[in-house]
Amino acid sequence: MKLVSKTFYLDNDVVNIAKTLLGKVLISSIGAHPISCRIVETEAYRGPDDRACHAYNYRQTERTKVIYEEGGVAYIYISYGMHFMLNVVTSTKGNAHAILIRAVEPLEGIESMVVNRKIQADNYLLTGGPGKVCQALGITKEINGLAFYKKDSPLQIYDDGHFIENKNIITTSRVGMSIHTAEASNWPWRFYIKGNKYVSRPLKVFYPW
DNA sequence: AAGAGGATGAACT
DNA sequence: GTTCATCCTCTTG
Repeated sequence: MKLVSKTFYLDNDVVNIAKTLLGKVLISSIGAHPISCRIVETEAYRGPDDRACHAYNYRQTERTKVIYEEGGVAYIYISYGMHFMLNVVTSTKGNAHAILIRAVEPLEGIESMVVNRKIQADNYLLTGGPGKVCQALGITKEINGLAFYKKDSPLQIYDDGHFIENKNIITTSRVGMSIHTAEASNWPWRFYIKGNKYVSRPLKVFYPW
């Protein structure tokens, strides 16, 4: 099990990194007890040409500025006023790319996740959904901007050698697109592990190979 | 200063 | 399938 290095995040192909993140291990030491889980669902967002990205057309606000940072840091924002969303920032400084972690599969610290979520379940109800992931791992805006690749970080990403073959990756359009996202609504930038019971929700599959 | 809308989740029918 | 809780962030004036 090795900590994923900073260079992994600096690549300019955010869509490919979103696929590569599937199977990686996310470890949280935010709470009293450590929690580890496997990433099973991701979505790519790419400024400036992706209308669904918060950094579309180089948009600069207080919220979006961390997306422009050098890859390997966390971008946390609040959705619907109550749910935290965890993103992995990628590419070099100035390129606003990010990957939303939509679902994870619990590995260790399951009891802590059950307590954090206030629900007993061993399926998507526990960690299948971006808001659920943050609640289960104790992620809040305090994590915003912190690096995943540092030895002392409260949120880290590891590679334990578990490789997801291309044939086991399902590709779909992204979840929650609105009318304003126009043609980007249909971009096939959501990825999940085929058959995994922690995946958030079914959606029309574009490339079922 | 105010209003609209949102990369959701839970509880419904 | 539907509704709605709940409030942050952004835009507009």
